[in-house]
Amino acid sequence: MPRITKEDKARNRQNIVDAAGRMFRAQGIDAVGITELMKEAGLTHGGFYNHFASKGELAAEVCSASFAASLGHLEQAVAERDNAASSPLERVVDDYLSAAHRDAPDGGCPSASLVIDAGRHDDSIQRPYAVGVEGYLAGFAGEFAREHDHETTPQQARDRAVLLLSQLVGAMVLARAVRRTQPELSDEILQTCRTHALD
Amino acid sequence: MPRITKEDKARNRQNIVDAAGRMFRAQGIDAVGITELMKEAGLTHGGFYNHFASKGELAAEVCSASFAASLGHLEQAVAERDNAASSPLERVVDDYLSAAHRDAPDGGCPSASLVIDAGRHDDSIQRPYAVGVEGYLAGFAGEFAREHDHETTPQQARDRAVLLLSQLVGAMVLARAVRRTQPELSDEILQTCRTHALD
DNA sequence: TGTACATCAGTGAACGCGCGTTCACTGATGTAC
DNA sequence: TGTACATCAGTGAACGCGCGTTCACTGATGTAC
Repeated sequence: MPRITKEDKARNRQNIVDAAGRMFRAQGIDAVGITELMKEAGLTHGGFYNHFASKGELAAEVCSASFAASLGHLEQAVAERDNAASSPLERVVDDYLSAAHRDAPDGGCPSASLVIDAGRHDDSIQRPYAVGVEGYLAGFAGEFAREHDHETTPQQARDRAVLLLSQLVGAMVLARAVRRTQPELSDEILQTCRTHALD
Repeated sequence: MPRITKEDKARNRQNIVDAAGRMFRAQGIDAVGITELMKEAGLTHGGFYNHFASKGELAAEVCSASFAASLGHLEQAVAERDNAASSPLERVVDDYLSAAHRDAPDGGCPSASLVIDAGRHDDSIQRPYAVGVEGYLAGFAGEFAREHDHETTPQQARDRAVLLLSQLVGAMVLARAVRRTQPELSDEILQTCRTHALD
């Protein structure tokens, strides 16, 4: 059957990145094998190395791509500022700390789903992770500065961004960690933090 | 050389649990092999199953034991209440969000170091994890109730406990995740949250 | 208390398995003329 | 535009490796008399 057109190759590569984006976030990088990953992308395992030099190289790209997609959602909320009753940050918090986000880590925020992987793997993964975190902080700080206008110094906006991201990530990983055996506790964590995250 | 005395067997078992407590928290459960674990405990791998039916059974016990030790630290801070200038919760926050705790996960809070493992493994691990989290929340809530005395309802104390634990865990996992490639960001996260966690 | 024997913790080779990665092969695509 | 050939993406068997777990063996401990 092969050889394939350039367009097909590019599409296959994108399918691998997309599948890995979902699977790495849902199961963790180490828990996903090349064989099942390629199967999910509609291919067989041997072809993996036509696209990536190693699994780690893919993981680094996936980390960047996942953050880019997530930050896109944030920017979208900001862009829709004037159309909605609640502020962008309020909507971001509500979406972030929703049961839907908890139960679908495969499409969710990589700050939460890859946070342990970033700490334990190569710098080649930790670096794009840290860049993504900075992106979130910059986005949040910008919103804090805008919402509170002249009352808030840049330093205060930055501090609030750090506090908010820590709160969101902590609540999400905890809610996921107890979801199956203590669903009420999991819900409580989300709800309490949703209510008070912007206090 | 074997057979060994009962006391030696008990000591060996404890050595395995202790070694696993350190290694699982530092590297994650899946990243630690039975062979290196037993080596760290001063034994060879074959004897593992004289003590535990499976790796998962050990992991569940280790999770409980790590929480018990960590909660002991919390209770100790509470017991020393009257001897110190700062309140127990202030001291807990300062210790929790210290660079020392970030850099030594092997002896630190399992809420943070096992949070992803709990979400991804068996219920046999998730259950003791959730119990441990409840223990932390109860301890924090008790302190909030005590510090603010009659001004705080039990529900408010509980909410504050949930917010505080989420904040602590989120800040710690994020600080660890970016520690190597962005040490200033890692320090900033700890310091900002240390300053404002009890606001 | 002393002796004879059963127990069983530790050892290390071996099991099957899945991992990341490599490789010979296929055949349609891309390209040079 | 048409033809001849080189390229190379996909396939699936195979590589070495480390994993969790099992097992036959050893010999000091624990126990029954």
